[in-house]
Amino acid sequence: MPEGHVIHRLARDLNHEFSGHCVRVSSPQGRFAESAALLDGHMFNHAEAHGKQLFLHFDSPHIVFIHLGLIGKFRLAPLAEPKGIVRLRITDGLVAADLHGPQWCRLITEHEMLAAVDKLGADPLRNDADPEWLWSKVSRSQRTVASLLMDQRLFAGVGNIYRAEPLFRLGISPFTSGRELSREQFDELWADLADLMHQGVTDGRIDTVRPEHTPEAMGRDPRKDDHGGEVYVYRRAGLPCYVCGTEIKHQVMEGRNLFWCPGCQR
DNA sequence: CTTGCATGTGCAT
DNA sequence: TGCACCTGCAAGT
Repeated sequence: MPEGHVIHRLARDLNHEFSGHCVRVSSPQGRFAESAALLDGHMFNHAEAHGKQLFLHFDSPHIVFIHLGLIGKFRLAPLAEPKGIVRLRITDGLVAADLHGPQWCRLITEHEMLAAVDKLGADPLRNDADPEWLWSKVSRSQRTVASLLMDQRLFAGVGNIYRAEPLFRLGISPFTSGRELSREQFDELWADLADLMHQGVTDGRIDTVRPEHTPEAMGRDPRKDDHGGEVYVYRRAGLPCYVCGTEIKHQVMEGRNLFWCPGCQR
């Protein structure tokens, strides 16, 4: 269930556990066995996230390139027998990181990594992101902002929740085109993405509801649809907006369900 | 038990 | 535009 915050959190956790240590690398499932053998016993140097992509550096020219996709999981837990189908396992003897169902897991070179990163846009979770470059692209586009937000060549790491929630929080219609977006709106959007995604890395869940709209503040029940946090519009189609009471709408855009409040986002 | 859906992407049509 | 990938969870039977 990974947007960029999950990948950055993973990189942080992997570094904390393995960085500077020799590790065992294996593929219990077998599909990554030959590659794992090339790294087995090597020192784990560091992990790094760019958008939704995860790169693992060892004391080796081979870099592990992982993308979890929609259903992939990469979990750290005390060393035990693998549960289910494990494509890749990294362990220091105390903790095992097990990779399940990834979209991609393969070895690449430094050169290939640079090429992969070069295709990505600005990642709100990275210090080296360039919002000026992003503004130059967005402000010239006729595509809707909700479409632009899902484009990894522009906004790296943003997924379906992080496109819907900041637009709601800023009162921006998802159908606003890039060139219609004001510089002020773009700056607010970039800042809100960075704030929410950094919070997501810290918390391990996505919470976007402001203090004045929390269940406690408004005397309503916490939502039942548990995808990890409290949100305004994501997966709330047909339900009343917490702020204005208008029914939340949804429609498919860029192949994914877009959610918004027609009352708050004009 | 079965079915459907999900925070994603690439490829075939 | 649709589907394949492939896992986990919740809801329905």
